[in-house]
Amino acid sequence: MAQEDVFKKLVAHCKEYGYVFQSSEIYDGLGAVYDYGQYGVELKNNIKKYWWDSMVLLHENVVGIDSAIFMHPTVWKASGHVDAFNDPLIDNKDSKKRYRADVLIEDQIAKFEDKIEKEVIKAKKKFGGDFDEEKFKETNPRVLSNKKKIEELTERFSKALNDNNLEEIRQIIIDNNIVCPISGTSNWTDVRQFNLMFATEMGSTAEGANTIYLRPETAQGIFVNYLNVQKSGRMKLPFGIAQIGKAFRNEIVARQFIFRMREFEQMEMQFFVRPGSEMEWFNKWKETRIKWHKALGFGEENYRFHDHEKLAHYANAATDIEFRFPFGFKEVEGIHSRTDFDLKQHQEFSGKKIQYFDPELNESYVPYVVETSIGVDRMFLQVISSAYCEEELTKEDGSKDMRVVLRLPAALAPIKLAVMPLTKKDGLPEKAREIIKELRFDFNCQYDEKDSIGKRYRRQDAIGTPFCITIDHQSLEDNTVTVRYRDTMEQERVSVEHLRDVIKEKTDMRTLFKLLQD
RNA sequence: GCGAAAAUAGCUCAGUUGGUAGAGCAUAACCUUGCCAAGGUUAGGGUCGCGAGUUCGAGUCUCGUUUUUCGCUCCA
Repeated sequence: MAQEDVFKKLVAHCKEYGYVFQSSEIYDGLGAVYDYGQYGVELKNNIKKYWWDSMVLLHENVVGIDSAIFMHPTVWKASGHVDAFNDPLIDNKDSKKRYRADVLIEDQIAKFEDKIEKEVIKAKKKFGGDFDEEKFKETNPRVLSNKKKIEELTERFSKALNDNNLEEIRQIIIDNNIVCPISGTSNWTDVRQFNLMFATEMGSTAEGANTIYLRPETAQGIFVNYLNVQKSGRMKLPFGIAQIGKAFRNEIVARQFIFRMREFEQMEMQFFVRPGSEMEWFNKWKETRIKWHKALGFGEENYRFHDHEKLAHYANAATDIEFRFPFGFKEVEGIHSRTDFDLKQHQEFSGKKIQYFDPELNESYVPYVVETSIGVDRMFLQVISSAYCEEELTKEDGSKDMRVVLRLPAALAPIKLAVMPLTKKDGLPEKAREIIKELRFDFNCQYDEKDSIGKRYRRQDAIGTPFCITIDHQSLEDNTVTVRYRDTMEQERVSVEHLRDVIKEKTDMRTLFKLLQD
């Protein structure tokens, strides 16, 4: 089956079984916004707990906060989001294609570089072994002219970017005869800029109102609270602050189900370190984080690191953890060495000293930051797309049958067990209710007596319930029940007293945490 | 946002040259069976995405609009 078909089925399954619904569906929906249903919210909460506990419980030098979505507008000036968090876009009127204006210009620069490279290769062939590349580059007139073009273009381009001069960017494109690769024409529209931040107003009167942004990332809430946490928690470097929360980006194109949404949730941890030690911690967190992913058992071959060649303005090292989704390898988590950029910016814009006195060095400095940032919704998609499985079964009479099963890690499954009487009479339902009454404090349980037992098992398979407890006539005699396992479909007879321990052992998040330890 | 395609019951779909909507599955109740999905009876559920236009009459033709899917682009 084609990968896209699997993905389509997964989306349909998420809707049919109460995992994910489109937002405001009865009003035709709202673009790129989704709601989590009755099982979705449980799975999402379990994912968040797995992350939170692995950060805050397992690391004594990591603490959590929960900062507000609204922040002082200057925060976003300091972080660079107001100025840099938008893309200059330009359309070609003939081909109707849209491009990022800055990318078009960068491609043009790359073309000049290619020309130089070609000259060098040509000369190498001509002169053979005793060819002096450096000298050639400094003397050849064609190379020199291209070099000059690159210098001029780069200078003009970076000035236009700095001034946020959109007309000048368009003029650069026209002056350099940059054409659309599809239509081959330079019939361009104006350059337009879309700010990706949602804005609203705070304050009751129009003249007294401030423009407030919905945060496009949770990290800044951590940076502005660095001093509060460090002082009130008597934290010593190195230490980390973790946070889970919603963030908002007004994406021009947002698609691929919950992979890219306008309202999404992040799990971020900013780790503050002594300058100079950041690469050591960057590598350490890389290792810690990939372990966290692999502990879920979705297959080592489905993960890879993607190191960034081009770094954001605030970073000196960056990598992504990518996972093989049904639509290819895509980023789930980012690990960035953000230097002291953010804290320094806030120090400058707020006028408050944001420093750490290091008793070992006997000096004060602005800490460096290593960030791990993962999307909850992407993680959700990773879990559910790995779990989704259409399994072919052979019946006793030899005929083929299909079952859809969500092989969720037991610790993350929304419903841990279903309790079902084999028949609706002879006191079996009462016995089943009795068992649920005992277990509901420890596990999310579900009761089902409708339809044949086989059908009920399949229903639980579809929502990923790892265990089904069945009460039969023997249960009334010797107080034992059968436990049916989702993945193997095998059954085991267990006495009711041991039920709690058996399920607990298999659904406890501790089994995952043990894999994380060194 | 631009280009292409699609939209009929909760789901999958049928619906003839325009003549007032149908199936299977699912859901609910009752009966029957009882360890791996589809036994029987009955019931509920649709102003055919939305809004105009053409027509005596539109699920069907025309235009607009919304949403979804796929490309361009970006990212957690």
